Amino acid sequence: MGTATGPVYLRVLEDLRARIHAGVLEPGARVPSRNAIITNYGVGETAAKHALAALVAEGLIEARPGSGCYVRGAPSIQLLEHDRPRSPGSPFGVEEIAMIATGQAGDQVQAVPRRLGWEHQTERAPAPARIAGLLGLPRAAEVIATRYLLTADGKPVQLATSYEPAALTAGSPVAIPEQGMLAGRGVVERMRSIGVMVDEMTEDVSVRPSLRAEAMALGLPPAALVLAVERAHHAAGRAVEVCEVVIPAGGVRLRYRFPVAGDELVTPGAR
Amino acid sequence: MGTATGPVYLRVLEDLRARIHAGVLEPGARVPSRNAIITNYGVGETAAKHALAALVAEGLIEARPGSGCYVRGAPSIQLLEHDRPRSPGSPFGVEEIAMIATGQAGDQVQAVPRRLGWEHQTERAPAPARIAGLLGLPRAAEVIATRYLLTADGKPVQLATSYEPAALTAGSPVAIPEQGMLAGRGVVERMRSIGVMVDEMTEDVSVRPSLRAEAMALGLPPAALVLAVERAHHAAGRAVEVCEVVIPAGGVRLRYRFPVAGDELVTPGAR
DNA sequence: TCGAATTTGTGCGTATGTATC
DNA sequence: GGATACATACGCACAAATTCG
Repeated sequence: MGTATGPVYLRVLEDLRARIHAGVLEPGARVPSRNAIITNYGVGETAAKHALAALVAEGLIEARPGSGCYVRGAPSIQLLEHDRPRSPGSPFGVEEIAMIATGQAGDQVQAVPRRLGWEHQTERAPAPARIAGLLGLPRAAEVIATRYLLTADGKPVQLATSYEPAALTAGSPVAIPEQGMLAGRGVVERMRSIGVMVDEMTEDVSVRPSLRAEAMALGLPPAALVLAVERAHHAAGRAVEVCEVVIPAGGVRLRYRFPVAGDELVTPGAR
Repeated sequence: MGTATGPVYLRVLEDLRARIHAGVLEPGARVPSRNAIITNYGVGETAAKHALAALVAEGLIEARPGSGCYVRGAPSIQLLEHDRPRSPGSPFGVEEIAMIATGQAGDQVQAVPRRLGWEHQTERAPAPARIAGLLGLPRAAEVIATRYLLTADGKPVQLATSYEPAALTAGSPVAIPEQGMLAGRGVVERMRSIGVMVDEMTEDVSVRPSLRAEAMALGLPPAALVLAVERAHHAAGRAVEVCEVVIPAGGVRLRYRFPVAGDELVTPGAR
């Protein structure tokens, strides 16, 4: 009856968290097992389980069945450099995930090289209802859908699907995003080459559990949390491309960078 | 035993989720209780508990002890308009959270008026270690810390703490962020008034469970997930302000908006 | 007004499957 | 093969809050 300290599992959780942040448990170190927690803290199995599950959920530790739980320190915190507007062809651009955070609790962020790669695959298909709505298309209008799987050091780190109205690019040299002269050059440049001037990009960031297929592709446990980023390119008020990006939420940092004009305060449409 | 269909709780979870998304269970409707799930789905208590906990974690339902679980529909999805760079005094700006998403699965986003408000409170104190590191200050250097609590329709929706080096603004008319001529005018403008030219702003978005104090202030269950946004204003490569923003992750969408220049591709340091 | 039923939150123990070492 | 550890599952118990007769 831990009345004074509240829920029992919170006591365990916060102690372990503190020890990780303080560096007592270094990255890669093994976290006390369930049984160890039970005996050391004098709690039941439920509390031990709950505490470990919470640490896994927040990406601080990684559970390896049959082995144990290990602190996911430095290498786990990915820093997706989100520099705009030079977005290459792949949804988030490979250069943009070239930086990995290092150091404890975000004290100092250092760049760490990683071997990056991506696969992609384009198909023409009827737009899902939600996508059609976002693109302002009639139901079941056709879109060019391109799926991306980005990897860092061979491990999948990001899933993305880009949608463009098929009618928009049909017959042009840039009908297929990752083919031709402008392959990998980004939506803005490709659209401009066919006379579509992108003037705004928006991104909506939200958190949700992964769908089964997503968890599978990303090598995550069934309902692991992901950051869902919905990116849209607009031209003259109309969305001309929509991209859904899915990133494991555990220990990831999405970085946005904004230049600030020195002499004027607001420059939204400085074109 | 449930080998063919995978984990048992997933079957319950996905069925309930589907019924909510399909609108069978409308916002405000009561979700089957633990016992109801046990009998209806023919599962054990653990699975029922697990499924409900997962739905709570993803913000789809809200659990009221002693009463039941209820669908958190449209009003739960907040859309924090994150327009830059015209950030007013309050960390995220009141105008910037003036839009609330409505409609089911994000199909169409509509503005809904809400009564907004905020409290703030400034103090001078030694910088926490992490903040000192981010600001490039020696350990325990003094900072001006301003805490904000933003509310929408009376309910807390956002927690933020802004830190500025005390030495930077000491003696100036803008030493206290929310006082004087430039109160509520934003970091960029205030800094400029004392000759500090902010040229870059960065935001790091990550997900983590709420700390106890945060959960308390935001009226959340103990370890509910939050979006942690770490905003920093830079001048000549040095951070001059750091702000930690905490937002309940359940059903929230952070919106970032980027203007795209029409004629040149990259303008990172256009100063 | 009171008390009983319901429901969630938290806790306990135990069993089985499976992956690792 | 055996020991260990996690994932999932079962069941039961109790406190606190809510609901309702």
